[in-house]
Amino acid sequence: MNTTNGIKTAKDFEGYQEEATLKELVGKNGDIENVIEDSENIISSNFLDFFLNDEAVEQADNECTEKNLINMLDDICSESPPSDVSGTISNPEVIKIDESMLRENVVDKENKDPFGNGLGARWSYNVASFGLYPDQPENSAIRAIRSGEKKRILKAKKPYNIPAPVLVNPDISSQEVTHILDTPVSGVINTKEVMGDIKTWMKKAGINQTKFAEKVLEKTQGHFSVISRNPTPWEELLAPGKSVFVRMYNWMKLSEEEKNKILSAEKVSMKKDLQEKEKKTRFTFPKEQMEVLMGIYEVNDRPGRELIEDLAEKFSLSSNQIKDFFLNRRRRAKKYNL
DNA sequence: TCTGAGTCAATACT
DNA sequence: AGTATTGACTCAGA
Repeated sequence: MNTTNGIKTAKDFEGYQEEATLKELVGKNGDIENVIEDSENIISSNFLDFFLNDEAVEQADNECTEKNLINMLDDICSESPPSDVSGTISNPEVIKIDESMLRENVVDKENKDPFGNGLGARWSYNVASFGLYPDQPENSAIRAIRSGEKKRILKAKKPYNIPAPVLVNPDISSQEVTHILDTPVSGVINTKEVMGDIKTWMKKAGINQTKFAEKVLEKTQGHFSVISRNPTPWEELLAPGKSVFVRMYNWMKLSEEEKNKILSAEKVSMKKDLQEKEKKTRFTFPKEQMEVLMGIYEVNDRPGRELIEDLAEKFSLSSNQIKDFFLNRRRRAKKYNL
């Protein structure tokens, strides 16, 4: 699993990670394909049950109202752990599965791994241990939810260069470079094709993402990585998004010599080494919070103010953090068709 | 004031 | 070391 936020990548579906464990469980005569299929059914049906108790579902008849979700949140946050548990937590290397769960396609949702995350793969944000595992160690992130503990955001100082590139190569001025790369393109750019060309060229030229993104696009490596994975169609891009592809399109028109000039041009930071900026640490939702957020997202990807406030309070986070979660989630789910 | 798109930039993952 | 992920910030538009 290479993500914690439910965005699944190809590897999540390959089944490679849990295969060994499953094979051990079912034995060499077991049909691993069926086991995996069964387990996925278990997971998808029971996951939501946890978030919508039967009564609520009957009453609301699939209508997942904010009220229901808020009540559910209250239940979850006040629930004490049951005593009989066979599940285990997050480390995919040590997944344990109750074999009967797999064979009978039934889970005792009272006290068995209700998300089926014992299998690890279906929900990439791993095991749901919220209020379920009495053996949870004292320092479990569960406590962050129950006791309203807030994850501390530590700050540190670190030299920081503001990316304000200035080309100093005498042969080619920054204006010229900008002019060449930002020359508007008439018509439509095939973004996928351009990205494919760029990646091919990068490989051949031995240029990595960081260098290309910073020197040519004046963007960050991370951003390049994102847009390269699944290029947005030209018509759907806004002006800033288009300009990045214009640069790549124009880049491919340059001769290797011109490219090299630009790539080898030194960059100077405008504000020099005076820069010392606070380095933030990136907050990460504890997995239990992620479970709840994703559970809610599954039934309501657009929570209203009340739910958001409620979540923020229970998680001891700001409502902006909750809002951002759903915002980013919706956007990325749409982007990657999840 | 709320959203989505574009990004940044820390940091998780390979 | 290079790439992917993702919380949060910025800007426009409604």
